Amino acid sequence: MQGFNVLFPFGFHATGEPILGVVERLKKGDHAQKQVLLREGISEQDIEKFKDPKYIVRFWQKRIENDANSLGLSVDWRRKFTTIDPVFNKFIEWQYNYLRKKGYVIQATHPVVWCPHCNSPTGDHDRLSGEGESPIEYIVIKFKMDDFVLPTATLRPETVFGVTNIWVRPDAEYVRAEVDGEVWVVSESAVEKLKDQLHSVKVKGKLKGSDLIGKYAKNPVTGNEVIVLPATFVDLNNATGIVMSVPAHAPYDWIALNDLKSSADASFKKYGIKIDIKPIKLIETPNFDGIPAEQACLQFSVNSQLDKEALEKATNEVYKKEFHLGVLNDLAGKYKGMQVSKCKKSLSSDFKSNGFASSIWELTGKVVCRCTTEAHVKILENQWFLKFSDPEWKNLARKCVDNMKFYPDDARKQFYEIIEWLEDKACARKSGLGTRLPWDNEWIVETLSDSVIYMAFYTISHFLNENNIEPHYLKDEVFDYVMLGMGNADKIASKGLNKDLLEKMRKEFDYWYGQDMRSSAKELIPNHFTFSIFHHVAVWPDEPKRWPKAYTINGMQQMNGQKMSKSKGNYITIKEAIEKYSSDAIRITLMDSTEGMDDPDWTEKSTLAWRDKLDHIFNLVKENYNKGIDKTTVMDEWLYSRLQNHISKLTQHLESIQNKSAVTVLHMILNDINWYLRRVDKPNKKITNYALEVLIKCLSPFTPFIAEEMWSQIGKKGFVSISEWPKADVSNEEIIKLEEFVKNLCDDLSQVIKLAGKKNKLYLYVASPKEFEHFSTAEEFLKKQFGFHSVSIHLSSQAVYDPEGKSKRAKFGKPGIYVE
RNA sequence: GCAGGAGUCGCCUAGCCUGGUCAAUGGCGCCAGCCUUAGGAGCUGGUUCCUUAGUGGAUUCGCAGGUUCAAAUCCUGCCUCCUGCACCA
Repeated sequence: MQGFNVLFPFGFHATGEPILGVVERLKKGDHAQKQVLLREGISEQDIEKFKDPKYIVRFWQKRIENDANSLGLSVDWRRKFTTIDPVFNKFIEWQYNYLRKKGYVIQATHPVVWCPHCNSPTGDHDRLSGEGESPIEYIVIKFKMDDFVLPTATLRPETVFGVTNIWVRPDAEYVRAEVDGEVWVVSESAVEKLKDQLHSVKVKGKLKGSDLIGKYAKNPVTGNEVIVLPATFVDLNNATGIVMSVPAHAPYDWIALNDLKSSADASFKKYGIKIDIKPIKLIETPNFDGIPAEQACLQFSVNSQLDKEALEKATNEVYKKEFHLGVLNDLAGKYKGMQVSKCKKSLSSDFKSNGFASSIWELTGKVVCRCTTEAHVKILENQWFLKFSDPEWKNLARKCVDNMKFYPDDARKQFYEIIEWLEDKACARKSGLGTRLPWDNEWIVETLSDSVIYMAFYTISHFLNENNIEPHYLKDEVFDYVMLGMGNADKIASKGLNKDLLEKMRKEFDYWYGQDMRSSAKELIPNHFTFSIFHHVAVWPDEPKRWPKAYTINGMQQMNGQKMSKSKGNYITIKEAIEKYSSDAIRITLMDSTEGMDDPDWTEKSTLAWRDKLDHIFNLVKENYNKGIDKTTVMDEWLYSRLQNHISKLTQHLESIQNKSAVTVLHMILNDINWYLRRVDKPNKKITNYALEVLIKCLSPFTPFIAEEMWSQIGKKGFVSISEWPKADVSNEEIIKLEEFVKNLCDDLSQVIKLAGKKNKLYLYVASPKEFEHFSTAEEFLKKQFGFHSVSIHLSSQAVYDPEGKSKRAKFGKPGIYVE
């Protein structure tokens, strides 16, 4: 309507596991899955066809297309495609070959939460329990004994300088195993973990924890010999099942030692060892003047190692304080004087490179896979990653954000933040639908990674569709040419893709790309939205005009104050909603619900109210168009002026995606037209028609169907949706002001009448000739409105009849009022 | 826990960046009146409290403080809610 060519395409993302999941569940005869399809109106017979993933894609594609059309979206369907179309796969292959050439796709080794039964990573949503738990690295300090190593696992390697002893579970069975060429003693459960974490592990034999007690092991860092002691708190399922004891800084160790000293552990007596161990303090923290672990145990009333809850709290307290505020003391050798938070990393890697330490990955909490198997951490080798950690790449992404517009702009901060913390991201999986990595066929490009520059594909997809281009003609050089302007069309042209078509595609791409606006929900900010920025700047680093220009970000649609969810049943399909309320009513209700990133709430009540209101507008147009007379009054100019202001506001709101504010302006247009019709004796035909036409045009983006109907009813040719958008003209602010006075007068009058009762005569005393002139135009209106027999207006300075001296109250904009 | 956002007069929302013109925008709902002697339609007014011939005043913008002549708007702390936290779409 503003004269721009607009490309509004629509495609279908089918990549990933969900579709295959449906197929698999149907094949297994899953009842719930069948019910979902039945509720969608699919017949029992047709459900059979859903065992073919391609059919599922086609089915929903059709359904969604129909929905989009019913909603009145003006989509260019010639360009549609799905992400499992072979031609699209060629595009993704090009994208990834290209990114790899640039060094943005790398191979790396990475810990993941792993289900040994399913033989695959266990994502958050794939878990029976343990949502949010993630891999964490324990440093394994290798304490040496005569013929084997005691690998103690710790999250606080810096405390190795204060180790006084080692803990094992006396009642437990441990195994002796050859790990990376050394003999380790570890818990049985550690064996599988180590195997999955790139260690070579060969089990040699077993031994009881009690066999180790009383023996000495050498601290590889300090060279001190420390004794092995029994403790019940040691968790065999955690890490190696062997723990180093730092009683000064670990409440668990401190209390366990205490338990032993007080001989609370009766079973210990049989070893006949004398405990003469003093905590060794190696971290100085302002909060703790004595032994930190002891202080924390007192503070949280820890009485024995059985007080798990209190111990957790105490441990947390010490860990946090010491991590942030603690400084290592003289005992820490070269790390003396360093803050714990600062030296932790370098200290760990030093220990590893010196051969003092290794590591084992654990989960931050128990995770159970949907298949009911307990998961552990596996280090996956040679996975393909997008190198989002690359500082140059991050810089380009920041530059893109600098130049973008965000609606609302609050989101911008978040984008910078995400770019900051984003690390390398796995971009391929071994299962699901999608595009195979061209250089490594086992891997399929993961779903968030094939949906980031696909918008560029829209610029040429209709050519591919219309000409039935076979995928094998879409070599990388073709996309290099079309998307990047590289190479020579003569040379690239082939039997299946001639030069003419190549040039057309390049031209079309060049004309349309980059995208002016992308719109989606706020939960996509940390992934899709940001990834899309990264990919654009990577593919077109020297062409900022191809980068995303604006993002519109909305909240999550709520329904009647609640999140829509299938399980709760509080959802409605687009099809159902349109049938029940009409497309227009739904559209304008959604536009009216909220703007910005808050969650908009859709209610049936407001939809019905809007439906009635649209009916009313329809009648208003029908009853008033072409009905006025030719005589003009000052009110014509008033209405014209008001409309100019509304047009300019409405346009501004729409341009900055403030839809709710825009709807508010619609209300105002409507109110003003109503006021005008009431205020004037006979409406002027020209201005009334103009106002109604403006109303229809302004309504058109919100409610296209009824707008087109009204447009045709008033005898216009063609579509209102492609008619010219009204342009705001100059407005007469003085008249607007003066008429505002009349409205205020009406308010005052109704007050006065309420208090004084109904009267027959009205006297007004106005302060200026301008007002006198304008109020005079309202005489008939005031009579009609309030039932006065006579209305007389005087300049306050020339009041001829003024029994209560009301003329003195006259102010500019506020006449003195006397009724009798 | 970390990061970002939000809490406004029955409900939903505007305003907050750039303090005063804010008892605070618009809609919905509700109440009264009008019209129509069919209306769930439409129109007009009201919708924190007190007071009043159109006025004046009191108390309000999550809670508690602070800055200022002046705060919904700025600052501090707290509470509550939303979103995301990665191999998942």
